Amino acid sequence: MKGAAQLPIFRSTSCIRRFKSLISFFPRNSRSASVSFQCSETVETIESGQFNGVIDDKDLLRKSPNGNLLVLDLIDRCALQPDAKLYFDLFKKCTDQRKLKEGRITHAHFVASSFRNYVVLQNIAVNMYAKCCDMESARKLFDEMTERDMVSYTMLITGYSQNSEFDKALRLYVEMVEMGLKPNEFTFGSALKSAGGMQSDSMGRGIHGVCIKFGFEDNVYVGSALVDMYARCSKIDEAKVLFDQLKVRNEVSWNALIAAYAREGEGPCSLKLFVEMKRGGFRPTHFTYSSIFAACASNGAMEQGKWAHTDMIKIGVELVAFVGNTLLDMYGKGGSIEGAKKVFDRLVKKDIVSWNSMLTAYAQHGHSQEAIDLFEEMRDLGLEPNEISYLCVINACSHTGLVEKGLYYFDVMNENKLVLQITHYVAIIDLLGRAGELERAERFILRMPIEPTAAVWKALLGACRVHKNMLLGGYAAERVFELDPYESGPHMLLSNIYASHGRRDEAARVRKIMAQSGVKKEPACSWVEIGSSVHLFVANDDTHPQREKIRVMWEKLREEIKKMGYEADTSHVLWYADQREREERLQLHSEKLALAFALLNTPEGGSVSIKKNIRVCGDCHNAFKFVSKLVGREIILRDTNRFHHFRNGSCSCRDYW
DNA sequence: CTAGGGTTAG
Repeated sequence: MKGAAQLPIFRSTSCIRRFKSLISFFPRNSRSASVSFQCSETVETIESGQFNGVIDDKDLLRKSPNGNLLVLDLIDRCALQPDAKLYFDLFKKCTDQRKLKEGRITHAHFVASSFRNYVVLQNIAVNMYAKCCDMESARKLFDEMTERDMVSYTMLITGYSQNSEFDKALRLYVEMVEMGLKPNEFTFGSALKSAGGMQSDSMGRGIHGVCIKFGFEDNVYVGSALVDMYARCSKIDEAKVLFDQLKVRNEVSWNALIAAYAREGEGPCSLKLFVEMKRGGFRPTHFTYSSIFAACASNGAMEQGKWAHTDMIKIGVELVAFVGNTLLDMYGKGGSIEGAKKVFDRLVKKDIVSWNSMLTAYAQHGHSQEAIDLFEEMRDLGLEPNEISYLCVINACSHTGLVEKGLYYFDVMNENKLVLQITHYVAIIDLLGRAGELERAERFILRMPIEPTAAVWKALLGACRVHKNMLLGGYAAERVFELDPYESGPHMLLSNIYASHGRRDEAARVRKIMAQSGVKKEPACSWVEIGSSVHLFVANDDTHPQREKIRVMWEKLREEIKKMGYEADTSHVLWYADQREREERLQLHSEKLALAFALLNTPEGGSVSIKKNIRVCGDCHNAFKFVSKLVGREIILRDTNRFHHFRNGSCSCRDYW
């Protein structure tokens, strides 16, 4: 490197050091002086444009004014011979930084070089395209290779699996095995991921067999991938057996199983494994906590969720978006909008999902204005709201009857070249329908540019029920039956509408059709979390150990709220001709039982939290308002649609839901 | 040169 010091462009010793990567591209036996002379001239020319005189590793992808890569430009203009390491470094850098354009430039240069037939470099190029999500180029390059080794196949298989093209990945895997190439742990990892992605357990089992045959069954990577594969193929018990038999486990193996239980709604299993994982000396990661929070959110297990949150802080896992978003969602779904906001504000870095999750939380809690403000803040910050953001803000408007505002956002979205999906139309029907603008909603459906689905008519039907419109409701219900005959919801809604008009004969007829067609109604239930256990109630429940106390409690409450003006609204009970019996049935709705239970088993004065798997009935909603005033406690009720915060005789939804 | 696990909406 003696000649390097003579280079005019090397202005300081630190520059010399940083230029080493470039210098190393010079042919070993070239005379430094002449090379450097030519080179400096070129560089100075470039320098007058943009170049500040430094190329080091982090500047490797620096562009020259003509749009090419500076390093390659220098080499061309100086007629230098680059070595293989340059292409290696460039491809790798493009891969790491997902720079497709720069990768293409490098590839073009590489093809013209004397290394163009080096399999290793070709493999790296395939990988570069795959990581940059350009599978077509990766494939093309792969097909053009005169010689392909096991790594070439693995790179492409991995590329397909990471780009969710599982069928192509598997086909290539089969081809590779049939050709007699021996897969390694990398190949098996990606092939298994693909089998899991396609939920093809037959394929997965086949790969599993080949893993054993080639002796990879004890590899941690392969083992974790196997656990994940079986879990995704709905063979979670087999996944567990396999996990238990693993010779070597790491965090990923644990995470795969914890996540699987969380997906299946087996929250308690996730938590149990989480505890075992820690006891076994494994450090939980973002992935682990993310799964745990998701499990707690869907189970309504807030106490455990909070405990896990504390634990995460103790362990020192940073609140990055991926885990933070799930945590935010958990607080939102668990009824704590304050908790959700706190997480949102503390996120180290927010991504689009963070914003959308916060919007969702506001919408679910009926905080429309906050949702709108947040959405506007997002736009002010120059963040591009996506389809889901719009859906969230429209839903938020819908929850408090901000009809025009919601329609405004629908139009804005249309103008912003975002694709209006069917869910957006449903949201608008919901918006109009809840506000009682049924005809407008119907007209909106008829003018839709895409074919209305069952969900669209269902939204209208729901609105017809709330606003007791039998004629339009009947029409909407017919459309739903046509499009989605196996769902119980519309039948129930329709019979409810008939019943609320006193047409019990019609209501009974719908019930009969339902029974004949084998449509099953999911039983309504409510649940309450006390400490770490969840207590579930269904209507007319007489199985709970405290059933007598609960019944007595509710009778007491009922007497008191009657004095305050509560009157049973029996239009929600359908099948009992006798008025008195109808009233009694109503008193045994699952949410009322859950409320009585919750009041009995939680500290005086504190708030109680109840969750329900369908929307709250009108009578219960009314009764809850009275009870909140009577006992002087806040009652938080989550139904499938939103949160109701009952406080001092009124509800946060302002009776709009 | 290559690998496995996680989030929002409906």
